[in-house]
Amino acid sequence: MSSALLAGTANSNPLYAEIQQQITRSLIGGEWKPGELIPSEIELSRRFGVSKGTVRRALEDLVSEKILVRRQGRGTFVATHTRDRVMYHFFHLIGRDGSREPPVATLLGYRVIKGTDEACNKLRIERQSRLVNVQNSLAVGGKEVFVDDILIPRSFFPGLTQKVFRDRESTIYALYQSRFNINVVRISEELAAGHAPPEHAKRLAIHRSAPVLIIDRIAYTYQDKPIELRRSWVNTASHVYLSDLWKS
Amino acid sequence: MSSALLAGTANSNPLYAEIQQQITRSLIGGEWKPGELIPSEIELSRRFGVSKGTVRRALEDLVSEKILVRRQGRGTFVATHTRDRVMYHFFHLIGRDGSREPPVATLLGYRVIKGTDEACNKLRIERQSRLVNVQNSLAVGGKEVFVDDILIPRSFFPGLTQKVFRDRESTIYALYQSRFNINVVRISEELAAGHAPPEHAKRLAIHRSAPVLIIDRIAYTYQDKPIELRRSWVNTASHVYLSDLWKS
DNA sequence: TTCGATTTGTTCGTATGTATT
DNA sequence: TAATACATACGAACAAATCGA
Repeated sequence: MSSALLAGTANSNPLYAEIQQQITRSLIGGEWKPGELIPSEIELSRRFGVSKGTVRRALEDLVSEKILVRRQGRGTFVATHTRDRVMYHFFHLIGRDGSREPPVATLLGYRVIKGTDEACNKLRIERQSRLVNVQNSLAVGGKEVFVDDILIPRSFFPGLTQKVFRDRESTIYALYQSRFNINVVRISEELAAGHAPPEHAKRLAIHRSAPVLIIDRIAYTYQDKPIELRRSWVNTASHVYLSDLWKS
Repeated sequence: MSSALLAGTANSNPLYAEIQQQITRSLIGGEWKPGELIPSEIELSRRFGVSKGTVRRALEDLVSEKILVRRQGRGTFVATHTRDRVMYHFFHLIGRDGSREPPVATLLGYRVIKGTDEACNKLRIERQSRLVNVQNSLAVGGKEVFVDDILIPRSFFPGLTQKVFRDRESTIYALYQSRFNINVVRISEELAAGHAPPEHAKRLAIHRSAPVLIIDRIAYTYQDKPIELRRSWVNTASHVYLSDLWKS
């Protein structure tokens, strides 16, 4: 019991919170990678020198944040960015008829730029840092519905090239996860109405003065570290943004 | 122990889920009103014939849904629609500078109408039901930022008049709660970009062709019963909609 | 101010049920 | 069938916060 208390640097908070941080640190360190099985409750309780119940309590929060997934009879897994998960937790556009369909991306542009002060601030990185800037057009049911403009710190994505980006097998966040060990676990979005830049309006097949939904996203990885900025321009003729702070 | 199993009509689900439903039923029935203290864990465990731990488990979900609030040393309370709670869980507009300020409402219109099929469907009530329709203008910092159009089933709000509505002391949801025993516990919103009706555009001091954020809300009370429809037209020049599916 | 009663929060332990392999 | 892992349920003890005597 005392070993667990001594192991943590900080203290005076509940034991389960300390255990939770240790587990998070192991996730960051890559000890358990996405899709993998983490040790069982009993093993973890031995490792940290606490009871099974305390381990469960520590895992609960990580499960509710969708960082871990538990399956009865099988074990506890590190969540992966499957299409399903992305659709439900990181993609909020649905058809006006209620339909949910994953979008198909087309790469419009890829370049490396020097970050503006505002962008570097939001990403909590040094000014003038180099950022990768990617632009995508997203289509649902064959029709282009929105355009994305993505900014990520180049230093966190070593070896990223246009080809790597274009040849990814699944979603963008799955690419971050599988190739760069960066796990997006939460997003925060600010929405406003406005106009799309003329070139985007053209792609969306709307007039340049047509109202579009502008979404500014910050994506976070473990411990609330911002890792991606993204602005989307959405043609809401056929789709709407669903904000549902709902229970499980 | 068997008494709890016999008490519930349905079964084959976890005991804590059954207890949770019973507690919810007591909340619906008004046994414990908003702001009031509910019985302690020990009393509840005696009442339902289950262990303290099972009661805790049953309360956990209700707490995470913000239906109940627990305070160490004091007890467990039924959540009320205080300004703070409304600001964080039912009001998602923030200033572009990040400021959060509660809006000031001005009543624009109040009438009773016959519900459209679409509205009655969404409210899951009989067609042609009578609805109360309220329109408000909402200002932040003295400037009108958005206009609301509210629809609620008249039958659930007996005695509601324009005067009652206008003379309310606090928020609209606090009025529902204190006067009609209707507790809004969750909302679901769909957002799109579009134009405001000309009369609303005038109030918002924007051109009729200016893009505005259109928010369609369904508000739910216990057991996911829809109780209010609301459409808002927002001038996003100074404010944005914050969608943050964040942890506590 | 102190003290005791009450209530929730944390931690431990045990037993049994259920799903998976 | 057996072993493993999570899910549920019970109980006990102590800590921490609150409140009133």
